[in-house]
Amino acid sequence: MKEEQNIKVAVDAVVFAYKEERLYVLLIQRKYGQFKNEWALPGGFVKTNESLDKAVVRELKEETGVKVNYLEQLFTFGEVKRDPRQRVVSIAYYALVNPSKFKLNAQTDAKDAQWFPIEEVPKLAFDHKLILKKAKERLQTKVLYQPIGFNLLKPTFVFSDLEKLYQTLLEEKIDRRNFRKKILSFDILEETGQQKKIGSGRPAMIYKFNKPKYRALEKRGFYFEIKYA
Amino acid sequence: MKEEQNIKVAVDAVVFAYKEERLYVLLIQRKYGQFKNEWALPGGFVKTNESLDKAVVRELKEETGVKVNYLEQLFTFGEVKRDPRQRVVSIAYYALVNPSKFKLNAQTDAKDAQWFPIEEVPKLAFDHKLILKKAKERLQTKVLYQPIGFNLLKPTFVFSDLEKLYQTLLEEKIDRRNFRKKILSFDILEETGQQKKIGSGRPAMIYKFNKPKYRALEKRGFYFEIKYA
DNA sequence: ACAAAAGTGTTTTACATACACCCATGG
DNA sequence: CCATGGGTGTATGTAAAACACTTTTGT
Repeated sequence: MKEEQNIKVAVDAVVFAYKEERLYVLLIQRKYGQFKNEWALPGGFVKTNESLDKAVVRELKEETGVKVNYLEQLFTFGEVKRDPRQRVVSIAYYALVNPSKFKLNAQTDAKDAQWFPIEEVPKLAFDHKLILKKAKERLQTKVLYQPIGFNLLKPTFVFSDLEKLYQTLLEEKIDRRNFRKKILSFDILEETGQQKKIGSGRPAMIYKFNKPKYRALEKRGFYFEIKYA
Repeated sequence: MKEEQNIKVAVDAVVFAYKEERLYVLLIQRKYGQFKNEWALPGGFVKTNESLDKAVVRELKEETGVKVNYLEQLFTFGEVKRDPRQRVVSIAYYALVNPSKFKLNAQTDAKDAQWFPIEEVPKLAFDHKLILKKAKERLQTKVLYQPIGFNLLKPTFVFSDLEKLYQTLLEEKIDRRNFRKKILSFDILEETGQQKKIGSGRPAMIYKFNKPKYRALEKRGFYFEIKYA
């Protein structure tokens, strides 16, 4: 008299990268089945003996060859008809990678994985457009109160990189002086040497994010927070 | 050559209620099986043809007879060993109910459901303690930037009710004048008549939350936000 | 009259906002 | 010497924080 539950558990990941003032998402093209050739978020079924986090990491590696710098659970999508073939509940994650991951080395299984600028994402399978939307919203609000943006930059960077990153993420201009003042006031950046990137122009200081220091401050009740969006 | 996935999908709910300056959680006592007599969050397996939200609502009704005023997905717990019997991924929700739901009418299936003051919660089955912790944290931060606290009060209330609610939730004293000024400045409360609750003391104005007005303001880019925690 | 809770305004302080010029380098 | 991007300080406005007395009722 007991109806057996018949639901599959999957994970999907929205992986963001940033390059040259553009935000990118990682998509894969499906090879088989009903949704062949459609683009979709990387993801797949969770193994019975594998935690959700591990499943995401594994799927990302298998499907795209990418190892992420930051990973966070986003939301669980469980509408009955979200996958027309069978009932699938998907735990969605979002992830950030730094620019060193940007070129997808085709050696793995990455032939069908590609970075898409966020404004040029094609039609997506299932409810993945919705997942992507939610992930972007989360990213936009989260960078305002957690210093996760650094995961989208190289380990060392110049102030204008950080500034442009925030402008790109938030899709707004920000005041250079105020932004710098604010970030520096947190005292979570560390200086290094100098640099002369572009031919002309005054060389810029190179910084890196001092994560241990941030963690320490955080424990003492300090809050990272950027008001001007 | 394909290993079939063997994972069950469940939902669990952390239902909060508020009464007389105390925050309560709804727990059930398990009747059968290995965890008999242990207290746990209400919840259960999702049906194959039922969305996650519907599953929570159904389980709450079946197990406790309670209908919630506010429901929001919290987090999905998917560690391999969180249920020692078999692999279960649980989508946790948190919910708010107003005081009219506080007395659990035994007529339904509610004999084994009980409200516990949050500081007096007994040992809980599985990882439910962790779920509860996360839910409480979420509630504490969310009341600061969304007017969900009203779901814990009667439809009409007095200003000191709201003030005490926030003090209870945030576990801090708040300045009465500043709090009032702030809340009133949002212009989302509506007046009504008067009241003489306790024998002595000046009667207080009765307010109600003007939800449509809040929704309208929200659409125009207004943000509810309480700074002084 | 007094006890109890409701109601109210001002001053101080901190931080967000707005804004424009000089500096160091490459060509 | 000019073009390019990097670096910097100050004044104004707004909102948070701190703080105590008066009002209205019941007993």
